[in-house]
Amino acid sequence: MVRVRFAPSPTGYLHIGSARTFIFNWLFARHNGGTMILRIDDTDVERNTDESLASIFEGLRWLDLGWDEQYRQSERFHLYREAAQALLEKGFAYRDFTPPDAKASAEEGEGKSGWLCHPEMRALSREESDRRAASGEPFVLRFRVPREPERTVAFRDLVYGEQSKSTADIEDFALLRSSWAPTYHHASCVDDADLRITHIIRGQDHLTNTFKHVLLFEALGAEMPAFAHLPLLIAPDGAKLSKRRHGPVVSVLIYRDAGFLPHAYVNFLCLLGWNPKDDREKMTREELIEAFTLEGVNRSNAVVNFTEEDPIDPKALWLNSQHIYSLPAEKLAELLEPVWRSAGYEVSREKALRVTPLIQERIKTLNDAVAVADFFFLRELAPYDAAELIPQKGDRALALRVLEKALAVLPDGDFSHAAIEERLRAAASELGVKAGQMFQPIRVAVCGRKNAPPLFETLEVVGRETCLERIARAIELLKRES
RNA sequence: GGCGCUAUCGUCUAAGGGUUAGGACGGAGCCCUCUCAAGGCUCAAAUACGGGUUCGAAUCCCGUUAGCGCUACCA
Repeated sequence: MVRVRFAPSPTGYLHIGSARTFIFNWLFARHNGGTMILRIDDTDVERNTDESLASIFEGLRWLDLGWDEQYRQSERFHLYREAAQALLEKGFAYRDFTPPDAKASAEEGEGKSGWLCHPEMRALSREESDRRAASGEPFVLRFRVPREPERTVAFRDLVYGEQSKSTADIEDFALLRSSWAPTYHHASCVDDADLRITHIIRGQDHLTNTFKHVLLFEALGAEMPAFAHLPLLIAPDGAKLSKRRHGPVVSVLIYRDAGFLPHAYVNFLCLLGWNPKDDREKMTREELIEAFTLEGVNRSNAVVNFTEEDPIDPKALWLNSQHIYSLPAEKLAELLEPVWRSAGYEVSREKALRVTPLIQERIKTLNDAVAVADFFFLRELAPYDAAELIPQKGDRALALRVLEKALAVLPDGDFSHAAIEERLRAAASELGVKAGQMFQPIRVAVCGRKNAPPLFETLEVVGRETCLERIARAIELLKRES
């Protein structure tokens, strides 16, 4: 039974790279019929904030993937202490009484020689160690990395292949701080063992930490999980994505706020560092689950393409438009309604349903619908330049003739788009003007701009009364300007 | 500094000894067309560098360079 976990620590919002790690874990679990676990790694009391925790949940909820079990490390401290105690008993760990500032200065003095361990502390007898601890002297508990004989720690990463490192290059890392709070390494391994995690899928920044974890799992007597490290997501400047350097673009929430479909965003993130081994790009959630394997994960870091002017990756935008396009119109309308409403438009269910098909292939984000569809909802058109009313290769007089003809021909008869087209085309040939010259002034009069959805469908949805009003107003405008 | 990882068009990537090095986004152009979009077609655009191994290297090996990661009582 596959069990995987996503283990964020609440020290910031949900980072785009973390989101991808979550998604890959989730996909792996679903593909294998396994269990997805969310574990909040909040062992660093100093840096954790409730605000950050809330924002991580907000991001995760928006992704709309879900998880099966949930844990919080701050509620499991007893586990880490018990494990630490056992490690100490068995000689896998030792107390280091060196004060924190003394260590720093020692390192400076000795250059690089002091980083591995403190031989005196490692060699402290159990009796003296116990005595000093009992007397209340603060210490950190360190893992006793096997030194003599020096040996090689090895594991096979499911993405990066065989990995090995000499214990001579692994330092005696801390397990417990002087506050008795566990460090990341300790809490993480104890939990992974306790929760029977079968596959640890996480960022490549943990690849070298894994040697320590292998040692810890062995000492804990735990079954060794499989490891799979993921290439990192980096900024266009090649640096690690950070809030400090790159601003809020590293948060998943800006994609939500920009009007992304969560499915499209998930799709985009999947294509960063993974591919289905065929040419598919736009994939549904089901297709992703079906196609996802660790073999498809590659090894080099991927750039999230954004600029200072535009925080959204162009490929993400394109994928979003593809997902919007393949949504059933009723579903899209449902999503668009609140967007329009919050822009201050008066929108009924029925109106939303009629407008949506006209703009569906013209929006890349949900938010685009505000600007693209304004004239369907606004009673009064935003002011526009009268010159826009004048068609290509035409003049003001032609525009006036066209609009007056439209005003004559539109009030009677069927107002369906087919009937409108028929009448307008007939009117154009009567006038002896090209169809385009006929349609353009009407489009601008009704929509307030040159670029809009197909004219006849648009007129139909806008409605006869409003169309006539707007055309009349355009005529006034033209006359006033001349 | 030490240790580890990585290197194909601007970006995401395919090809894992034999291909005119393929696709996608973005860019340019053309077609379609009532405008815009969508769609179709075309073009420009890459194997970091140097050595090996081999009949043959983007692919395997070594070195160089560059980038990233770890080297905390952060995670």
